[in-house]
Amino acid sequence: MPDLKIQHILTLAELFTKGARYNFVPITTSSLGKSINKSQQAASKHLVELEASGYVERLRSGQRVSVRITNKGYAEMLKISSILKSSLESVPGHLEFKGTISSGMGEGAYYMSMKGYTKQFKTKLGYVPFPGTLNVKLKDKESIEAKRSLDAYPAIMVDGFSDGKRTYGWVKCYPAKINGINAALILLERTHHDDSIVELISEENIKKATNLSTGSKVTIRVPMGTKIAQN
Amino acid sequence: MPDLKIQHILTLAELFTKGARYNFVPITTSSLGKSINKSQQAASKHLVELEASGYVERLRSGQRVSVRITNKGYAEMLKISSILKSSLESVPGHLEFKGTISSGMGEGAYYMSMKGYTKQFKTKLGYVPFPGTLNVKLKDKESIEAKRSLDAYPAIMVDGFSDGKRTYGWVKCYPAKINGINAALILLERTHHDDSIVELISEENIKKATNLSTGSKVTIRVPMGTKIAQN
DNA sequence: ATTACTATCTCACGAGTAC
DNA sequence: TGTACTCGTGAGATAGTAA
Repeated sequence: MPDLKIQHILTLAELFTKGARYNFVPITTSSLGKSINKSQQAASKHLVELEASGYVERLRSGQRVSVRITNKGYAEMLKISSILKSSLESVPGHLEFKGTISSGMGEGAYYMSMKGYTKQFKTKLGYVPFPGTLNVKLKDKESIEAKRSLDAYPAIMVDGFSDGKRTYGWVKCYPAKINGINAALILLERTHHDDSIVELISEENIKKATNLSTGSKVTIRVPMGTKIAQN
Repeated sequence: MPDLKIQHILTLAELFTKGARYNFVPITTSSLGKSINKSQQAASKHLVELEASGYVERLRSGQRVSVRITNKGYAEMLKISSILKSSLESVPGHLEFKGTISSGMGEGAYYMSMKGYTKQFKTKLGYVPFPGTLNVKLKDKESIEAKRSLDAYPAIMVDGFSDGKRTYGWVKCYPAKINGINAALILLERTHHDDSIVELISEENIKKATNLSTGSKVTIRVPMGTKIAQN
């Protein structure tokens, strides 16, 4: 049995909205054509083909034609509709980064331990992070691209501050899991890293907790809201 | 801006299920082709065209290609999906019959008043019908066809019985509204009517309640469940 | 193994038109 | 007014193939 042709989908949908599920509804091919942005001839052909394949039934009274959708037609539309729907819902809901643990948990430690930051971490993240950041070197283009698009998504904003001598930039925090451990991926206003490095903070010492060391492969997942942003 | 071509819908859907909403996912055109029941070349062309129209982005690392769906692509898919979904939900949910009141409320009265029936009407419909049936002559093919398909839908079954002398056939009742008045359309096992006549019973005297007389136009609606039956 | 070009073919669509 | 035929055009698919 030939499947429902894809170009017939909108025609069938239009018939549904016209109420043709149970009742035969009178319809002209020219109005149908307009509804689907095709010609009268195309609409006519669609109906002929849909009938031939058993997706609709037609009834003629002289010039008047009424159309009803069969159960087969209903089932087929339901199938297509749920394929689309479930594909849209199958969104994994997270951005994924793959990389390896790089160099030191050192440089960031000093800044991240400053009171101006830790106070905010406590209230906004719910914890004061372990002193030190974990640097992960992203190894593929996909992950680097993912980091770029991260910017556009809503984050927990830790504001910058001044200690009188100098100012410290803001920190965007994205709750994340790294190899299953809760953490936060952070984007810094002032960073000395290039796009291929991401930094993470966590309540615990991630290296110890996961038994990982420099060079180990890690996967970071940042759950996404249903928000639309980016490009 | 050119709308999403319908032949690209399934390709996009496939990309969604592969998780390409947020992340760039690696994919080969031949596997994609298989998934959409098209050739490798067709899949390749789809990706090229989808990218050109801004529905996806691609990332190449040598031969490896990764694909991500843009917000524009997501929005477009959402649009299509909801068009289909809402068209399926716009089912009016009733079979409609148009016709005129015909001849007598007489013939049926005797049978419908028999205890073997009235007892069942009371328990199954919740009332004992006014003695007499209302006959409606269906005037268009659509309504006659609707009557035929009614058979396939679930009904309230009033069983036949015997009074010792003879047997009386079953009666299928379909709760209905006739010009807004609650009634039941009935199909009789043994009827002397042709397909163009439907009979109705009601707790009240329909003619009086609606101020209708022989020849008046009426509209009967029989609400449908979400059941699939018929052809 | 890939992607994606060119050529070819098929078929969806619209124009014209019969009824 | 209608529907739906034939026919020409071009979009979309596949085959073959280069890189």
